[in-house]
Amino acid sequence: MPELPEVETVRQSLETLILGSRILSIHEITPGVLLDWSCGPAKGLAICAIRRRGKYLLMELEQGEMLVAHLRMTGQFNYLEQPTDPRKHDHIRFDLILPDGRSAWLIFHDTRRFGRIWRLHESQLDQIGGLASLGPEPLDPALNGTILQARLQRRARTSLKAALLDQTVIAGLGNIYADESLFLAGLHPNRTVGTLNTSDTEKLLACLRMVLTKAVQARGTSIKDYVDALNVRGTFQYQLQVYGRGGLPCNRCGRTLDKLTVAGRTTVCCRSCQSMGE
DNA sequence: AGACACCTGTAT
DNA sequence: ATACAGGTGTCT
Repeated sequence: MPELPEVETVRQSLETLILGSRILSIHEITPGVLLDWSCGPAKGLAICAIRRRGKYLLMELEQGEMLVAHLRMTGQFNYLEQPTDPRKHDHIRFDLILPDGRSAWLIFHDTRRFGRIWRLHESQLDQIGGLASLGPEPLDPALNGTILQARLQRRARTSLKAALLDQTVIAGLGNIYADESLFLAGLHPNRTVGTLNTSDTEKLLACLRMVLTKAVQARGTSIKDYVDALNVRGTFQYQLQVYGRGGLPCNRCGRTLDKLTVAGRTTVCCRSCQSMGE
């Protein structure tokens, strides 16, 4: 489910709701979802910062303690001010004391149970392999076409789609935003990375940033499950150009959009608007 | 690079 | 009954 814009939206909603709160207790409803690697306390510690890196959410607590979450396909955080009976697929409950003294619950809910939460000390962050090996943030101003070109060319023989989905090349893209960005850039998902020159890569980076920025502004794409911490859906699904539109007419040229499998994922593109190069 | 595994729900 | 879904870790 969640890619960079959805995780960023969850981050923003959590920041508004629980920044500065103290963790009273953590309840493990379903075993195995919370990986507790820390030797230190969590009880009583305040949440000092809520950050995002790629599709990971990082909550910094006092004393260098942390909570890191990956929502994978169907994970959600639900913020509740009133105690409620546990629902199906509620896996972890964080009991919080808000800065004003009121209490609240933060529940990690995940239908498919692919999501994970780690409790660890900041010194252990490099033990989360997927986090340690992330490529650059697409919206980081320090990233430029030259850097992205170099990173992409480590995968010169693969498809553009596979390279964009590879979190070690660039962080945060998933199936929706890879397809949307390639459409905007006019590049075919099956095109070989090695055929891109620096100016192609600069255009691709600009398109990635355009799509991601608009999606963050729309508070993400809600196809089915995705909601923020207050159960609010995003609206970027109304701006999608290709994702989920296989067999429908291209919004740019009118030709029927192709539905392919690329890098093991359903991929939608326009053979007229997206160039294979040569 | 590709296949499969991990899960459950929904659509066909 | 089968296929598929916004992700990624591990094994060929």
